[in-house]
Order: sequence, then structure tokens, then C-alpha cells
Amino acid sequence: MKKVSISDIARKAGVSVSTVSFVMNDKAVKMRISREVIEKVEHVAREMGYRPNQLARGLRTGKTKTIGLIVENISNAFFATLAKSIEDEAKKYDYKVVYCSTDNDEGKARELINMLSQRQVDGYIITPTLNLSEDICRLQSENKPVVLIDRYFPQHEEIPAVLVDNYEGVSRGMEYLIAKGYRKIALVSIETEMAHMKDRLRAYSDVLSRHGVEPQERLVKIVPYSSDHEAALKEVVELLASAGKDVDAVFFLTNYLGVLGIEAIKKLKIKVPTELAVLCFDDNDIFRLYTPTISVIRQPIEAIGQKAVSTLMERLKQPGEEPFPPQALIRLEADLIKRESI
Amino acid sequence: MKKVSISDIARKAGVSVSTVSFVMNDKAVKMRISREVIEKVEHVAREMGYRPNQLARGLRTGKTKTIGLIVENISNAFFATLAKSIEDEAKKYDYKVVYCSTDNDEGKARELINMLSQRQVDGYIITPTLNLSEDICRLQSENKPVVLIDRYFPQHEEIPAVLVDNYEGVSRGMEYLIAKGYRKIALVSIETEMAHMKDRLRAYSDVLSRHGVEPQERLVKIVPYSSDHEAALKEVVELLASAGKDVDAVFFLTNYLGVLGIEAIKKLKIKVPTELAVLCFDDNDIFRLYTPTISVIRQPIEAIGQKAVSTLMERLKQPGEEPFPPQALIRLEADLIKRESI
DNA sequence: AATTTAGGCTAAAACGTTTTAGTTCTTTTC
DNA sequence: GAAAAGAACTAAAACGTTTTAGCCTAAATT
Repeated sequence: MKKVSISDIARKAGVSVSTVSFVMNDKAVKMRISREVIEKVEHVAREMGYRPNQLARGLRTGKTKTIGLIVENISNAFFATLAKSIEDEAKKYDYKVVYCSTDNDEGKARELINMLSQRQVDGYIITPTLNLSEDICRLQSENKPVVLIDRYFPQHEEIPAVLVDNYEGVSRGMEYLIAKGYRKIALVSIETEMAHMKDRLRAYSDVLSRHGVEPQERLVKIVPYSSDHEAALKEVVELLASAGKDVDAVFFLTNYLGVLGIEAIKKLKIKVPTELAVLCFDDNDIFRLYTPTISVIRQPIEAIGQKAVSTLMERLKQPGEEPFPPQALIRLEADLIKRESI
Repeated sequence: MKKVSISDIARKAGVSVSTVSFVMNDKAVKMRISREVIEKVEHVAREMGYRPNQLARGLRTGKTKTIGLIVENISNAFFATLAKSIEDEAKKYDYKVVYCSTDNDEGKARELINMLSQRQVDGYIITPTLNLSEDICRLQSENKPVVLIDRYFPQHEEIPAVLVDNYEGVSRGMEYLIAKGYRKIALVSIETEMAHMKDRLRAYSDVLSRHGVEPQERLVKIVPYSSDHEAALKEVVELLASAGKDVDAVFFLTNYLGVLGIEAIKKLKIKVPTELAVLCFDDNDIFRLYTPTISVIRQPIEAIGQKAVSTLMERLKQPGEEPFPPQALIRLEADLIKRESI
């Protein structure tokens, strides 16, 4: 069974290709095609099981109704949830999503942008890696709108970004720890030069200083991105080994680190929250169900996805050649979910 | 900045469009294009930042180098991991993946197949819903290969499927429970007519019978797919309320149900494994880290993804019009991971 | 009666590729 | 010295659409 094309229908219905096209695109009335012909064509099309070839359509119109989504790693719960929310939201606008994962690799990210661009996606939603701003600016200069999610480039006002308010979120968490009397607060973060993580780190130091606590270097552990599970675990275990003495609380700056942290805590048999208070940035099933339950700063994942899509749609419908207007960062507030770990 | 096409290059290099095409596709030598011209064209192409338009290419060649992946829900850890493994594996063959989620809705699944077919993907990897076999057979009759994952249609030998050996996996788990002396084994499954879940259920009954234990209806809880979190939780809580008396072990048949189960166990403050032994089909971070750690039957997710892709590739390179050969189910073995919960 | 307007359609170009079948020289071969 | 072979390219069709411009007939307006 071969695919049926518009000209097969035209032949069978005894009309021209153009007529069929008009009917299929609801332009029949505007083009004054008669009722009978419209019905005839619609009937034949249904009968033959016609389905328009989107490649041809895209080639002709320059629009594919597809958005390219680049995340760090689709198997990570945070990005998987975000992706689903973007997929669902895009569907409302009748857009399809093509995803891919960078694994936080600059080169891979570049390849992916290339690949999506070759496939003529109409716009992009990207979790950027370091040094990607040039490539992204190029996309915009080719009139393809981009919206960043989760991360941003501080010196590029012209690239819109939707993300949680990292500084505010971490500040709120820190204030809570301080308010509860903790002063020897350890921090676990991931090694990266990217601004969103720097914002989180900055909040940590700022809140400590504001309360007259000197930030101590030995309380801050930055685990290398590339390290394997075991190596990373070892680092966290080291940091928390002195829990109850030199450390009375720990703040994990990402989901993944929090899970790692739980593993370390379990291994060291640390009593939470009596020996160590625990707080994590980003929620996860595990934090809700672990004993004790772990308090978190929860990102509004759904809202980030929705806002990213709506911002992109805004730009997609902008006609022609004008460059995109600058757009300030869109920062969404995080919630502090208080559980048993602090 | 407009996109640069093959004819822009041709003009600038002073050669014909065909020549450029040959050079870009490494057919230059075969077509006896001279060294100088090749270099000239390559230079101009690089200089102008040429990137082939895959729509046009796909339209002309009928191949898009894209595979459509349909899963139940990309935000579910199992499918997210599977998707990542498929994405990585496909990349090795230089194929791109387009994913989408059915949310287990038959209609939605059909829409997605339609959409992917319109986008001319070369082949499909599908987690099917009920009643989807006809649509899938249609794809194959249009010469688009399909590989099912995780689930299958028992009466359709012509559609290849890659999945864990569900019967064997659950049997192994049950034998373990029996060997440990448990006899009042409860089961929690999800409502579905699909064969993979029926296989799991059958294994449960068969093993019990083989050991002279009469399967009891009140020990089997089938939670409706559509029920919300709270409702589903309530069902599990009901089942487990008599733990320690009428129930001495519980086997959750999916990842999601296991998480729900932990929630119920936590709520009921059941002591595991003394009052209740716990086993779950599918691993998850939570099972590894919960106290006590939960034993699981682990699916070989990576292997499923890899095998699905390689099976698809096998069929993709089959030339022309011949129908696809039948292909027996590919069942991969699951591992029993023994932890503290039993 | 001659021109306009409207109604109902179609021809053909265009989108950016790939690929088949040439074309035009130059060099061999007999 | 004519025919054949080889080298180095090119013209043009085709893939399946959309869309602009236009054709033809009939009705309406001057």
C-alpha cells in the first residue's frame, strides 16, 4: 500500500491539485469552490485515507509546527517532568515537540542545535550548556525564536529565559535553616560556571553573612559534573562524616545531589534531623517518602514549562524579519516545602 | 541572515547545483568531480555555513533518518530511562528520535501515530495501548517497520516486540517469596487488558498453585488506571491494613504501584519485613534508598532499548516492497535484586 | 451592446534536494 | 583519421505541497 498524495485525490475526484489543496486547507470557501466539489473531494480524501506529507508542506511554507526541545538529560526526573509539561502545553497550540539530551556536553549541544535546525524546527526551548550563547544568538538572527529554560546567560538580555528564582529560593531555604538555629550549614553543589548555580551559591553566602556567620570553605563541597556515582558519593560522605560536630545542617543544591546525599546519610547512619538537618533544592518522590521525609525547595516545574511555551509562541507569531524584542528574565517563585528533615 | 541553500553555493562557486550536491554527499569521486572543484565547493560551503535542509532531502529520498518513539508517559522514570537508552542507541546508527506520550489513551496513541506518519518517520518504536494492533499493522503494510516495547499483541506474530520476560520475572519473585516461607502473598496490579500484565498475573497464580496455595481473590488488588493518586493510595491502604495477620507479603507489579505501596506502608506504619515482606517489579531510586531497602525484579532497561533499536534497524535496511518477515517475541531476562524487604 | 464583476476553477512556479541521463571536450584505440 | 572511451561536468525531472495569477463562462452594470 503506497502513500496517497494530493494528486491521487485530484485524479480520482476529477479536479485539479490546487482545488484539493484548497479543500484540505479550509480555503475552499475563500477560493469559491462549490459545495459539491468540496464534498466530493472530502469524500475521496477520506476514502483513500489521505494524510498530508508534512515534509512537503514544511518545505513549501517554511513552517513545520514543530519545536525543538533540548534538555540536559531526559532520564532525569526534573527534566522528564519538564519535558512532559512542555509537550502537553505545546499540543494546545498544535505544535509537536522533538526532544534531545545534551548530557551537559557543549559539543553535543551544538550538534543537536544543528540537527534541529536542519530539520527546520520553528523554534527552540533549550537548557543551555556553557558557551552556547553564540550558537543561540545565531538561531535568533536566522529568525528562529529561542527560549532558555532552567538556565540563562546573564550578559544576553536578548535571549528570553524562564527559570525558577534561584537566588530567592535558596535564600528562603537558608533563612529557614538559620531561623531554626542552625549555623554550621554545609552546602553541596555541582561544578559549573553557569549563572543559575552561581546564583544559588551566592544566596548561600549572602544569607550567612547577613546573619553574621562567616562562610567556611570546608563546609562547601562542589562535586565535579563528570564524576561517577561512586566518586561523587565518596565526596559527600567525606563532607558529612563530621555531622553532629562540625556540621549541623546540609543544603543540597540539586535533585540529583540530594539523592546522593540520602545515600551518604544512610551509609553513615546519621540521624536526621537530630544530628543533621537536611534541605534540598528540587523535589523528588524519594524526599516525600524517605524516613524522615526531607524538606525541599520546590520548583514550579509545570509553570516553567507552560511559560516557556507561551513565551515561545508569542515570538513565533511575530511576522517577518524584525529582530526579536529583548525580554527580561522570567523568574518564577519556588516553594519551601517543610517536612521532617528540618 | 537567510538560510543558505545548495544553489547559493553553486552560484558562488561557479558550478552547477548537481555538482554541489555530489560533493556534499561524498559522491564527488564516483561522479569524477575534479579535486580542485571539490575543494572549491567544500570551501564555499563551509564559508557560507551551509546546512542541508532535511525536509527537502527527506522529500526527495523518502528517508528522514528519524524514528518515532511512542511511550506511555515520558515523565515516568521507567520510560524516561528507556527513552534515553533508545536515543543514545539510535544515535549510533545516525538516527534521530522523536518522542511522544500516549498517557495510555488509545485515541491519543492513534493521533500520535498519525502525526509521526505525516512527518514521515522511517520507523517506529511503540509502547502500545489496547486495540492499537490494526493501526500498527497498517504502518507495516505501508512498509514502515515497527518494534513494540514493554508490551505486545499475542495474536500478532508479525509485529516484533522487545520486552522483559514478565512471566519468568514474576515467577522468580514468587518462588523467592515462597522459599522464604511466605504464603499469604498479596498482589497489586494495574487495571489493563494488555498481555504483559496478564502474564505477570498468571505467573502469580501459577506459582501459588504449584506450591499448593489456593490464590485468594481478596489478596489481589487491581487499581484502575485512571484513578488519581489519593484514590489509588486508599485502595492499597485497604489491602495492606491487615498486614501481619491475613497478609504476610506483597508484590507490586509496577514501579508506580511500588511507590504508592511505600506510601501506604509508611502511612500504616507497617514494619517491613517483619510484619510484611515487600517485592516490586521494576527498580527505582526509592527502592534502593528507602529504609528498609526494597527487593525488586529489575528489568534490563538498557538492553530493551538497545535490542529494540537494533531490531528496528535490521528491518529498516530491508529494501523495497517485500513484507517484513515474522519475528518471534524477544524476551529479556529480569534480575532479582535481593535487598532488606524480603 | 460593450464592459465589469463574480463565480468556479486550473496552470504553473516555487520550496531545496537527489539522481538520471546527457553534453562537451579530450584522450585512446585500431 | 575515424570511432570509441573516458573525464568532468550540467540540465532537468521529481518528491508533495501551497499559492499566485489567470482562464473561462455567466451574470450584472453601464
